[in-house]
Amino acid sequence: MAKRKPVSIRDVARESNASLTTVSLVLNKRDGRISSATRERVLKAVDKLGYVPNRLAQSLQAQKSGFLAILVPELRHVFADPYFGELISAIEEAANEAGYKLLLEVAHKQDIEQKRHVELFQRRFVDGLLCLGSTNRDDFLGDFVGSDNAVIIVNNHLPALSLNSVMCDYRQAGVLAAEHLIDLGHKDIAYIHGAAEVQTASDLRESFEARLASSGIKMPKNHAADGLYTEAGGAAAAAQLLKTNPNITAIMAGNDKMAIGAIAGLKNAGLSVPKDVSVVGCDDLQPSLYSDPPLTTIHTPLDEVGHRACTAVLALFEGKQEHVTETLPVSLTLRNSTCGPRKIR
Amino acid sequence: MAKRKPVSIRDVARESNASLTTVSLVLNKRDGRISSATRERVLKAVDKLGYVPNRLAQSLQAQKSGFLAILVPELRHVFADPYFGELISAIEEAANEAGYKLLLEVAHKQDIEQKRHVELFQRRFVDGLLCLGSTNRDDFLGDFVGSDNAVIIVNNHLPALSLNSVMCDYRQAGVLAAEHLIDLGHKDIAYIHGAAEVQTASDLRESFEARLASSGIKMPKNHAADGLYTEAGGAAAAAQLLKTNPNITAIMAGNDKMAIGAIAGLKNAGLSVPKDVSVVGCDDLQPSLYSDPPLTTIHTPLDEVGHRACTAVLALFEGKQEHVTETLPVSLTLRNSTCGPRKIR
DNA sequence: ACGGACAGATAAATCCTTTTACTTCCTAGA
DNA sequence: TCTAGGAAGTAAAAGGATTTATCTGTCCGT
Repeated sequence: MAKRKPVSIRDVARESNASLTTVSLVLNKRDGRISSATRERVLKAVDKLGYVPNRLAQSLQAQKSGFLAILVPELRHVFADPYFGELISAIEEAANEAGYKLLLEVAHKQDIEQKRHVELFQRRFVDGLLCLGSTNRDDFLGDFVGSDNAVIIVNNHLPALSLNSVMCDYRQAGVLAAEHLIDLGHKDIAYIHGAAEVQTASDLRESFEARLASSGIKMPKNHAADGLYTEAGGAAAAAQLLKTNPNITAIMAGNDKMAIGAIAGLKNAGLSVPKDVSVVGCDDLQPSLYSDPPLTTIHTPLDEVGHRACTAVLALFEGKQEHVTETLPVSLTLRNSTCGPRKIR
Repeated sequence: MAKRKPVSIRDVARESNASLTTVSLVLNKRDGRISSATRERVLKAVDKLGYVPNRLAQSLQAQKSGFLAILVPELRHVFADPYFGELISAIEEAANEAGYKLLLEVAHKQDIEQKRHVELFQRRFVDGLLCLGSTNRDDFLGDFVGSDNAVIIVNNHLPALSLNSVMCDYRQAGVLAAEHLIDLGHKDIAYIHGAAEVQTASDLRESFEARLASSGIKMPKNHAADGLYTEAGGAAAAAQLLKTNPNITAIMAGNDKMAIGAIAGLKNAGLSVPKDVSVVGCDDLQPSLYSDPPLTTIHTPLDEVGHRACTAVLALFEGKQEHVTETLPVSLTLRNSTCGPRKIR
């Protein structure tokens, strides 16, 4: 149990009667000019002592840490949310392939006030930063505009700031959802939205309403309710919408969580989904498969978003790219929470 | 956009006409012997140049990185699993409070074969390691036994290895679940288990069966099926159990995921939950609240497990503690997936 | 016998910070 | 006048690795 002190390159040099330089060259395979006899000696010593280079020292010297940070908003149990989880999983895969490690960073209010996020770079903590769940109110992101830090907004974009981003096409998502409901024959449609300060949430809603409008379907103000991005919020919103507008035959929700909540709310009110009211979600996360009924939803390729975002942030860091804005297409996943409208009266 | 090179303590020293030592002392508040005039000069320079100490250099010198690693198994979308997510959220909170950062580490086969997990310590990457989702087959964990590395098994324990651990009392969980079903009057009970190589899964099952047995209820071999720790597996297992034993009136599942899958499987077979068959889960994660019906389950205090595990691993690192084995009590969360047995025949 | 070329190896600088062990310079006491 | 001791500050080492520039020595050609 004794804290035995770690082996350094110095020890290897001593053990093998070579210089630090020689050992380093051998270990980094830049040993074109090292005789194979010396190489052997060095390697034997490395093996005998169980030497492994100190990563901190390497990073210090190389001026790069090999870390990428993932910044997530400060929400209760944020990592338990499959939306973030799926993105993180995808990012991890890509990072691992590229030999990078992932650092978790939660945007605690304090940290942001003290500009800790900028320090991440200044202090050489990380080589790049991936921002998940950003909102238009996160003005600390402005600190990165025009800086040479490798920062990317994942699955969102901030119109006010010119920042790099990789995201799904939420405008297309709105159109697809709207067309699906139109095709089924719905005319009385309600909307449960997430936070307005999330740009993609606005994109989704706007394009959804626009597409309905272009087919002559209007959505009055009271056909929309805030679902707070949670199941409970979705349930409450559904209940409220139902009370105000008993005639609605379909509900579109800004994400799967709210859609699942809405289904619970509707059932609670004695209605059947989809017979009485159809429900469409957005994201196509795992839970939508096991909701009852399984959720018809817009599939957003989060896996690919995560992968590309990670690749992009590395490209930025390495200076291979100056600016990134990618938008990936989405699709409709048909399950059982939608059908034609019930006959009213 | 130009890569302006970072400010170092040297620049501050030059700017303020002081020595490196002086600057360092001022910044670390060890400035008992520095005149306030000098202090002011230094601070002004720090401010003017926007100096922030390089974390890598600090870590190198302090011989501690300030990082803790979270090791998770290599499963598809592992971070999207609320079980891991909830633990990670809890650990993050505790780590943040203690001023530590979290590093994500996936136990890729390759890495394990190459003993990369040990390197995490040798290379001074991390000060401590928290292992989630470990199994009895993870014999690489043996490399940590008797080492002075701060390692902790989170919400599990490995009887073959004497490693530190913090976990829930899964034996108690089994007893509580069994007693609940016994109290309701069930006699024909089936079990959907997770992987046998997860020790807590075995604990749960053994204690569940033992408690049933002590009330004279036997569970024949064919009353148990493997749910693969997934919803799909749970659904398949339920279907199979039903086919072999049409008389079962209750199913206990090793975790919520499989329970939710089982409910889907039962509904699929035309049965109603809980009227025809009661279902009990284990974990009490978010989805169990929004399943239909909401799931009766064993509440495991994962939040507290995460917190304590993090605190413990820090105590180990700082040498304040030599060994840790904590077991936290669980409780029954009553929802609507259980009721008395239906009348058979 | 001598200059050039090349192989093999290394000293020293660098990355940045903290800390130990001095060095100065004063002042107060004897 | 001299000295002990405190105040203010600093040089240098340590922490561990990489890389540049340099140095030896050998061999070849002339």
